Amino acid sequence: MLTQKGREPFIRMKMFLEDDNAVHKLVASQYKIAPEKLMRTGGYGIPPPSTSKPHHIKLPPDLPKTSLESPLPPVGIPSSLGLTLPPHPHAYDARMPLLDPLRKVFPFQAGLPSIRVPGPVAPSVYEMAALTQDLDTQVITTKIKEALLANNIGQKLFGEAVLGLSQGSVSELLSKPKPWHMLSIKGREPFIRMQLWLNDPHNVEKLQTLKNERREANKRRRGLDPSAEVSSDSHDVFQAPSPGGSSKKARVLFSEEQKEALRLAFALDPYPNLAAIEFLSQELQLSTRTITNWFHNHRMRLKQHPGSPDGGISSPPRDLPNPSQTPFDPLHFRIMLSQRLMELRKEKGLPPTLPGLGAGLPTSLHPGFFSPMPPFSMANLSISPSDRYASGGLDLSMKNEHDGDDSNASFIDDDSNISGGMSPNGNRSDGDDFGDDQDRNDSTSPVARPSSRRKPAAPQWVNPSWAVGNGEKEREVIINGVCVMQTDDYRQNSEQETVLIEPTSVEEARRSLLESVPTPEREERTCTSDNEVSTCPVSIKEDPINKEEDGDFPASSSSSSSPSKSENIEVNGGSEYQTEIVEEQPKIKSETDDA
DNA sequence: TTAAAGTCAATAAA
DNA sequence: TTTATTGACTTTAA
Repeated sequence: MLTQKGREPFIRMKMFLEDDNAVHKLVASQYKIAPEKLMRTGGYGIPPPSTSKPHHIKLPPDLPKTSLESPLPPVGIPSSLGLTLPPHPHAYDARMPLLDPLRKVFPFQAGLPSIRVPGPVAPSVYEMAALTQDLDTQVITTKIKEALLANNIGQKLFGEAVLGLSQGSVSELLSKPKPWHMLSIKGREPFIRMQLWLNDPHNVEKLQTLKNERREANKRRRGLDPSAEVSSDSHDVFQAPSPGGSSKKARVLFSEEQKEALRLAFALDPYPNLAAIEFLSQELQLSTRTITNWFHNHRMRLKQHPGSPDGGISSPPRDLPNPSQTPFDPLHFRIMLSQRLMELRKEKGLPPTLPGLGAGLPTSLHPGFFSPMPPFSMANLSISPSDRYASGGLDLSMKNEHDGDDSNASFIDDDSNISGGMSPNGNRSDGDDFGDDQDRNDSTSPVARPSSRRKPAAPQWVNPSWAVGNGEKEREVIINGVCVMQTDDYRQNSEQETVLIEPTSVEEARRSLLESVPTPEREERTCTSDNEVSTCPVSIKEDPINKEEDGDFPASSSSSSSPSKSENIEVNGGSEYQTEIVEEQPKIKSETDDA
């Protein structure tokens, strides 16, 4: 009945059905994950047994029931297993948590003979993280916190045993959970583990047992060696071994002045170029590495918690210009900082003496910091002051509308896109050194170099369709008790709010500064920028995260609306879970898959 | 090469 | 003692 061409689709379907990994490849392709990555653990890297059954992802019947009965320290996969799992950053490693739910599936235990798991086996946590479309991280962490509190379980124990993370990481996760859509797959893993732990009816029991075991072990240790450290921290058998030894540089403790200076520099330019970093390094008597680390960390933390009142850019000195408008300018920086430090002194009840000109020079700052002529001489830049300020100063040109299209970008992202200032035609001027005109005016400047500042990467969307908002309605399926859901693209619902920053304080502050530093270029700059300030209020897009943290967090729907399409997947022992089959056209990269 | 993301672990704060 | 903060670091991706 069918022509050769008409048969083709059916042949393809047959091939699809016969391919044990077809569904997996499809899913991987949907998430733009290399299939070999998605197939990294959980047996997908293992050659499938000679079963011609259609694709099944098997979960252990007792996946939530973690295997406490073999409380061995986390181990890697012994080579004796003879498995050739593809190398992967998230492959089972030494940091696999003690109570990993998948230990039942992969009973890899040091020194034990390998146990070949028959047939295709459970998806790894990584895979579940990749396949889970929505989880309410806030709800999960709240539940976890309640459980830990109610049962007197510490973050340390929980982190090491359940999540495979250190106490600090657990604290961060529990107190400031990032919304699911902001997390990369790896970042989602702990939440999957938390959910699995919550699903486990014996979860607390197991941790209590573990706790007692630790206590006993400590007691024994103390008995054997009374001088030994009592804390479980030092001889923690469960502690993940530090990879590659502990050659970590000791932490630098910043002084208040240094912190303030860094915050100010960040506010002026969140993406300082090498010259700016070196300048800061000299000024603050810190290594350039430390400066870059600080900027990296600060960008990250601000992005994660833009509303936090931790004194970051979220609460910069009131008299700061919009960070997006001012490329780093040493002189500007110094003036602003001296003003800020004086303010701080005032707040602390200290005499607001201009430090450096008398008493009170911050010891953590460069001795020449407040000298009338900055050690970082503008002459070195080989540009005239007026050139520097002509466009290198406050550029209040309005943001390109296209920049605002990326509603997922954080406040910093948006700002950073134009933080080097915008050229009049709307293009970003990439002269990165201390002012946009430097490079233009002096290509031989020692600090002139091609821009390395790039647009910060968007969050690693696990499902690319979310990034554009396909408006699919809420659907939910459950994998092993983990809520697997796709909600509406709530970004569409959360309108981008615009906050108008009144320029008054900046203007006033600058005026007061200018009075104390009356230079021709300052006057010129003031004239320009003030005019613009008065007519062009700066707009800052509010980060959607803020809204979420303020309670607009997308609630996880526990209502069981049936998925539009789903595939029942057999679980070891007969129970089933469902995984969603994507409606949209997945792009299959067969070459890649085959590889 | 750079920056994002995630994490560790030292230290501070509660 | 536990939890929160944060500088340093590693891995990954662009």
